Amino acid sequence: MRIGYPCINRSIGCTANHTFRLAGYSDARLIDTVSRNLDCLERILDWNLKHGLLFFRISSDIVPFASHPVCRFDWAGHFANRFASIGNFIKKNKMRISMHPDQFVLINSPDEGIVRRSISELAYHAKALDVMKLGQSAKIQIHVGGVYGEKENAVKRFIANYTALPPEVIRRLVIENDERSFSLGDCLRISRKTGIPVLFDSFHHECNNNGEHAREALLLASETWKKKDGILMVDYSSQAIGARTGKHCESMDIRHFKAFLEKTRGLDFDIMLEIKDKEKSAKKALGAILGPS
DNA sequence: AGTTGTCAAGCTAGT
DNA sequence: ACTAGCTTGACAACT
Repeated sequence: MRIGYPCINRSIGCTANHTFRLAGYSDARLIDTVSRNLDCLERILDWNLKHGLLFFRISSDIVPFASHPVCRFDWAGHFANRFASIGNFIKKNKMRISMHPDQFVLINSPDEGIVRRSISELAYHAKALDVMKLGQSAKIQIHVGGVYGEKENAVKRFIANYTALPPEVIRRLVIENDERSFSLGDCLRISRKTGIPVLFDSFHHECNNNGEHAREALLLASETWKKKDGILMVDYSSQAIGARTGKHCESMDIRHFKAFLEKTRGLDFDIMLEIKDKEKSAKKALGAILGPS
């Protein structure tokens, strides 16, 4: 089991998700920004290794505007050596990597333009992982998408559009159960028809489920991951107290986390802590796993 | 230097 | 009708 956190480290004073305004786009600006992002990504991964955190989600902003028509620059070629060097570090230290395209990526939209832009964005994510020369266990996670008032048709569109995706995207794409529209059960049905692995989000499952207990749910999701996909990825969080349902907590509720570990004892998976204070909670989680409980 | 409005892209539920 | 929330606020203009 590897422990990780998404995108940002608040301890080391740099971030790997610098961007800029579209209106100010230039190749020079892009090169400068990506260069800074890669510098910081190296520092974050180095910090993570020293702290025993071997799972990390790389920000979608690592190459800003990469899928936008304005960007015709060959960033993958220009930075090939740097990406490969980071990839080597990841592989050498047996780290796990994920990426999570943002909410605008919807391959089941009835709007063809949205689908087209989503595919471009997915292709960019796949290319970033490819140019790092990472294996198929480095994943790109998305939600199934919108319901559009007709859930079954929304699922059918997902399956049809998924099947037509380029192979370099298919080999990395996984779906994640969400907190209101597509439950774990919905994702598993889609997986049976497509073979797509299902990433288990424990918090979303608490909000939206079909009665499966955590252990059972986790086992069902695990079965959708083939050997070449690596072990199951899990997103973990818990409800922010007093906030509306679905809001992630600011800091880890260690009792809730220990209860989750207890329920899933003996199962192997990599766990991503979607908690606002990032590496701080990841270290607490590591303590809970390694230390006496 | 610090503050604040804005930024490529969408959907849903709550108010 | 509007907004918070979503994997993550950061940028840049203005005071």
